[in-house]
Amino acid sequence: MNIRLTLPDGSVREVARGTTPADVAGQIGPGLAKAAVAAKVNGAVWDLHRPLETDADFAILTNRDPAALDVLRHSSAHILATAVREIFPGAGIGFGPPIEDGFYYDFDVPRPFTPEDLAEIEHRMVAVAKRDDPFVREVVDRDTANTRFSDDALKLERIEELGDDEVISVYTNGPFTDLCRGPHIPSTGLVKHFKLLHAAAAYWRGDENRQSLQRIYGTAWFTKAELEAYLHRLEEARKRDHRILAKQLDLYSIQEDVGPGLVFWHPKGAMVKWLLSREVEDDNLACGYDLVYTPNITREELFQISGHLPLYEAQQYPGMGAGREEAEHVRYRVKPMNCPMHTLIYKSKQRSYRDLPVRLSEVANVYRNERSGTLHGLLRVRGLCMDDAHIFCTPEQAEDEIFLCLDQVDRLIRRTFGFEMSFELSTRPDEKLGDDVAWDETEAILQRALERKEIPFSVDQGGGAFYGPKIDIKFLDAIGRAWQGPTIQLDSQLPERFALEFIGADNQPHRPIMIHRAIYGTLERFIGTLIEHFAGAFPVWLAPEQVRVIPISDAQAAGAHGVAENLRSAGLRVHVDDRTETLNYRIREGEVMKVPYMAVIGQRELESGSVAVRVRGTGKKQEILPVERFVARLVEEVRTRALSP
RNA sequence: GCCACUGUAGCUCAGGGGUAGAGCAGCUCACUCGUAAUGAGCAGGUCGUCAGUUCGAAUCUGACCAGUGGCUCCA
Repeated sequence: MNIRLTLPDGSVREVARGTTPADVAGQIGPGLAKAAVAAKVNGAVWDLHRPLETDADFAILTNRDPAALDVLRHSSAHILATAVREIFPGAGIGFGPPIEDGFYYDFDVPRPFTPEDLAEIEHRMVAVAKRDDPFVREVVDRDTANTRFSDDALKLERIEELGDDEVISVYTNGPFTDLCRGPHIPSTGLVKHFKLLHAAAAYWRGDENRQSLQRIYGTAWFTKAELEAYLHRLEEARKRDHRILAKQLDLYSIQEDVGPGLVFWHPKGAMVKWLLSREVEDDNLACGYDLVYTPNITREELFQISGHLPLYEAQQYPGMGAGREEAEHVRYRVKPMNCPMHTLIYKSKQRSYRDLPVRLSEVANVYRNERSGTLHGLLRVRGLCMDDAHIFCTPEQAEDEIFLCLDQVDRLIRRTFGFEMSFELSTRPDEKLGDDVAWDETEAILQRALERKEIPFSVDQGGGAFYGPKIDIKFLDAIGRAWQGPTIQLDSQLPERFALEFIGADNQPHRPIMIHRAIYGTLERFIGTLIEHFAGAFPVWLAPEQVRVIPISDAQAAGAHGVAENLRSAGLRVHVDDRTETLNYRIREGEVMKVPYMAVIGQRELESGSVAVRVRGTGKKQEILPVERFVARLVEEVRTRALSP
């Protein structure tokens, strides 16, 4: 009996039932057969040696196909497990999936893996791969599966969970058999270019109440060039680490005496933070926002009303005693967010529909008691500064307001920094306030705004905040990493909980809707990402020190200070390095500190009223410019927020 | 919060049961220099904190604190 396969080019090929994708590839051509890694059958990835049973849409996957890379990595994980089992007999095996850029496998072993273990395991993996054992798929019944994995509690638990209608498949390569859905590469020999990266603990099933397993991470690629490019990318990322760069550039510190996750902004980092704050505040004012300032602590009742405390108490700092004159039971909390505060400003007087939208913005510090293990440089902190704003408007106005928020994002993130962005609509979570009707409406508003702005977006089902759906925006940095950026959230719950009202044209009270929105998110995280994005070399407008003026010798020192004064009065941030160090020494330090411009002044420049301009990172290609032209050029670069140098 | 690893001078790091070392940075002196480190000298540390073992602890043990990599979490 024959079956009909529809190939990607639309042609139909008739083959005998039970033919394998490998056979089909061979029929099509020897080149394809050689390059084949897996097949796609009716949209699902299949093993090359799994017999075809029915008519299907059919495609051969080669090493150029991203889906094939997942198969390779999945098989690499099995090879890893094979090697671990050979070196550590009896090691329990958890899960071993492909992940972005690589794979991991979780093991239940008596002691954690050492770096030496990893080297040995990697070595053994090479041997396992070289044996070129085929990956053999078998479908088994539940009893057989239980017998096969009788000595492996983790696998038995997994088998237990499989539904009765699910196919139980196992894959064997040489001595190693694993319960696995597949698919896999035809044989282990295809895994040639891989590297184990590190070992870390991970909970079984990701549940912190369950046992801890030892996870080994690795990466695998089809070609040596791809592997090397990836390792190079890791190295690049390491060199851009904001924690290291920030120390070098003296931007911030975190002091053990004060506590983890609490940032001390040194003068240079503080300058960057101030410039960004000013940037967003200027934009806010231009967009019709008002600035407000609100208290850092509040009676905790406020967060009872808002609904945050019952849900997020663990992440708030504990309550503080009341003031001496007040009753014992009154407790205060440091604020973890600003929304209830802004809500109270809205509520401080009666609002007319003519007043709406009311847009309140505040660059404000808030404190969240993040779990200690999650803290990471500037990217995850406990004391954070948000460029926060809340818009109170009618439900009819909400779509336009969201639209304007998206405009701000476009201006302040994409246009100013050149970041590419991706948008995600997050919908109602399980733990939520409010009924489904309200959620239907608010989700629809966000969706319409995105569609009207013609922004492509993905949907994160259940990813919304407990009080409303949101648009999360990620941006890509210079080396292609995605970062969590702006967030725009719609909220009909807080207006409800605080009983917010406006008087409508009908002279009746109505409930406004509320938009929470942050463009940079937190200044800490945003600056952390900017440091990594620019590798510490900020654009001129954002550089804490924009120009370093360097007289060649003492004879030009006074002249250098004169030039610096000139630059300074044009609003530029200037420093004169007239130390009695060699010119080379001072130039080097300017480069290391990533100052965008150095203006070197020798006798020739002094006499001609010019400077020798050295642009950061461009080495010896200096340019001699009259001082006025140099000033004009910098002022223009600052004004236009030029990205280079 | 959990698991593992790490903590020595301002920074990067070596050392290691008999009371501490390098390079850079800092200070002093000399050099006054044409685009990425001039030379010499000086100074600098309760070896994360607190206990324990020991004649003796920076070194061994434990607890705690902090950092790192993950897990988990992220209004």
